[in-house]
Amino acid sequence: MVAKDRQTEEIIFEAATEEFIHKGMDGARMQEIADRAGINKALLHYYYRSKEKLFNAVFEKLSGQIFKKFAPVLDDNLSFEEKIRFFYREHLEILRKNPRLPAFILNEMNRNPEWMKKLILKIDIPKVWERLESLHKEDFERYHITRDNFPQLMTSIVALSVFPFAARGIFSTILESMGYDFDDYIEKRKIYAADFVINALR
Amino acid sequence: MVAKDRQTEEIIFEAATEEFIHKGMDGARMQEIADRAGINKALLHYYYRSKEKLFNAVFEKLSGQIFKKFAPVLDDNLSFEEKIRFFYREHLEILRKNPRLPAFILNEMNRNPEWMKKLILKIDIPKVWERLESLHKEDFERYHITRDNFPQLMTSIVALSVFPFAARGIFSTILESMGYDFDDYIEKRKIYAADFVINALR
DNA sequence: GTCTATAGAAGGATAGAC
DNA sequence: GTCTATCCTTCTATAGAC
Repeated sequence: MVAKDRQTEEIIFEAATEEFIHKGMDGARMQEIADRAGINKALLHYYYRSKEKLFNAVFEKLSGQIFKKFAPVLDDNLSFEEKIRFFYREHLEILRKNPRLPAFILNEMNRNPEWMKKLILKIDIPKVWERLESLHKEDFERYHITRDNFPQLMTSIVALSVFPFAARGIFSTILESMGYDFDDYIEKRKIYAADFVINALR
Repeated sequence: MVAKDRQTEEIIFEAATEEFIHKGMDGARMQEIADRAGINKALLHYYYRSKEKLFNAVFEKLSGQIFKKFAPVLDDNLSFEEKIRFFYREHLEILRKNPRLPAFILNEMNRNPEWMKKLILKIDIPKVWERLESLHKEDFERYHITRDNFPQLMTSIVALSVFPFAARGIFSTILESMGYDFDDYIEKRKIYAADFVINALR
């Protein structure tokens, strides 16, 4: 029965992920999760004691997913330009496959700021700056990237890939009204955003 | 008593705005709105028949606020560069005064896509493109702005100002861990973002 | 482990007095 | 117009049979 247990737990987890990502913690309903999973409410509580705990499990998994993908940027021995191109290619692709992730994360972080603070502070941000600065000393000098304007640059880079998904409801409507398609737009954006940033820097 | 009525209705509206902007439609509580307004729940229903209607009133007002400010960009006889600088100066200032607005709007649009679609489609987007294209023919040629990459550019411009607020919970934590302040960051961003875009274009 | 049935709490809405 | 009291629905959570 161990195999069965595992399976049910996973089915519940996936159903919960769907529901939470669509409706958020406040809008999600245990009944709906049970329906999606093809079981009944009581079983949800058997595996995860409460809605809160179930939500936490889902959130932990999803938020991990989004941050994990930033790591290669610190390691690979690519030039700074190549890293920017690499970032948009990979990151936009992940988001294309999980288009609701950004809106979900931003939502829930808004709902529970304290809780998120802990998550962010696991990363030693000043260390990240030092590491990048030493890795790309010449590039940073050439592009006038300093400790002071580093946050401006980083938030700009992230904004260009994440925001279209956070505002997908608006943007895809606008794109369609001009006769374009959101997925095409994202595909082209892998190049456009990289060029945009690199041009902006020089 | 007319003056009193008006006053109460406004007090309720403001209390509701606070509550909805913090918790969203799903998370907001009528009791909490009543408490904030210093009245009781029954009175909420007297003025606004339901939570739904009260929310709609608030949302209509707030969403209007955000879109209204895009208008001058079409009219003023500034150069394209000047418009970009103007946009970031004005728009970031509005957002600085209403930092929760972006997250709120994005949230609720995610919750009710249909409803938002109607709002967006009031704007004749292809007309906006035509208008800007004819206003800035030489600039658009010089900067290689075409109908096809126009959405890429526009979404990028908006992303750079709106996203820091949408992700404020994350960004302000990161900034603080480096010893910087969110409001300073926004103040500098009025210039940084404008330079960023203008450099990116040429 | 999984189900049915139901407890128990919360929250939106309304009746009716003043 | 404003309040108190209460209804009614919805939702989370648990008890208990199988």
